[in-house]
Amino acid sequence: MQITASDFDPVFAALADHTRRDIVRRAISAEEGILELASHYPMSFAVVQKHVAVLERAGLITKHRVGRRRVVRTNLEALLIARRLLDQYEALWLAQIGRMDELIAERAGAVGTVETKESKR
Amino acid sequence: MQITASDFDPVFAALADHTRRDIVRRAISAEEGILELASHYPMSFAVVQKHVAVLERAGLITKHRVGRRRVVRTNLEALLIARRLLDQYEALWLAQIGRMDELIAERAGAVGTVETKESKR
DNA sequence: CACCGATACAACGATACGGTTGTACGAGCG
DNA sequence: CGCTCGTACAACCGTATCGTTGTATCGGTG
Repeated sequence: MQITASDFDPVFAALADHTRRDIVRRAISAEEGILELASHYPMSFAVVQKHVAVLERAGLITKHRVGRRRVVRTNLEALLIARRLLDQYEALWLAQIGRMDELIAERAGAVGTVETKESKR
Repeated sequence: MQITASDFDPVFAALADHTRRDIVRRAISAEEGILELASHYPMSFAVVQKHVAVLERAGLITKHRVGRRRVVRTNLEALLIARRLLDQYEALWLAQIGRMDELIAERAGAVGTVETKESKR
């Protein structure tokens, strides 16, 4: 399954806020309603509610009715999708290191032909 | 080196843009100046320059003089720092699953396909 | 049913962001 | 030495975001 590039935007944007990351962390192990969540932060209830909405739009959390509350639960899948992208970058990096090693190995053997076409403008 | 929570903000914020992620990807394997980078995107040079500045502030890339250009190179370390945070979340998740398994084992009877609705406080 | 606990949502202001164009500077090439 | 390539940076516009307060809604509990 291929994830389109633009899907990452809201996920990383959601993670780019300290408070929202903390909500994600809490919602992994706790079962808190929004009012309970808000009690942890020095901001109004409405702001926390908005942060939760951002996280929900990004797919990082889901809300579920429990009694009269709506408990917030983080969705690991979205976190893994983000991590997979970072893994891809790391793989690219390692592949690049591999290519560099090859180049060095080639030079060690044959000093003659230089294949690196560097455009010197 | 201690990483404070607020250090993640610029990293994730920088990764929250499609173009910037692509610059990161390119700068892993290529050695391009900003003008060359800009040629890949349907926006003005100045915007790409700003994107590069955002990435540089986040520590995701570095610039190095090569000839009259400044080539952009991605800094794997920053990517790994971001990934480590996601790993921590996953670890928390797994720990939580473990705790839930314990609970289910104690109850020994409920079918696990549905979410365990509990507590009405 | 009435009330209240918990959440949703709208309006508003300050600030940041993604994009534009235009100008200025520094350093190599000819 | 001068030109121009590559980059930096400022001013500006529209829109999104983070924060506020106030009001509406929905569902349980008494």
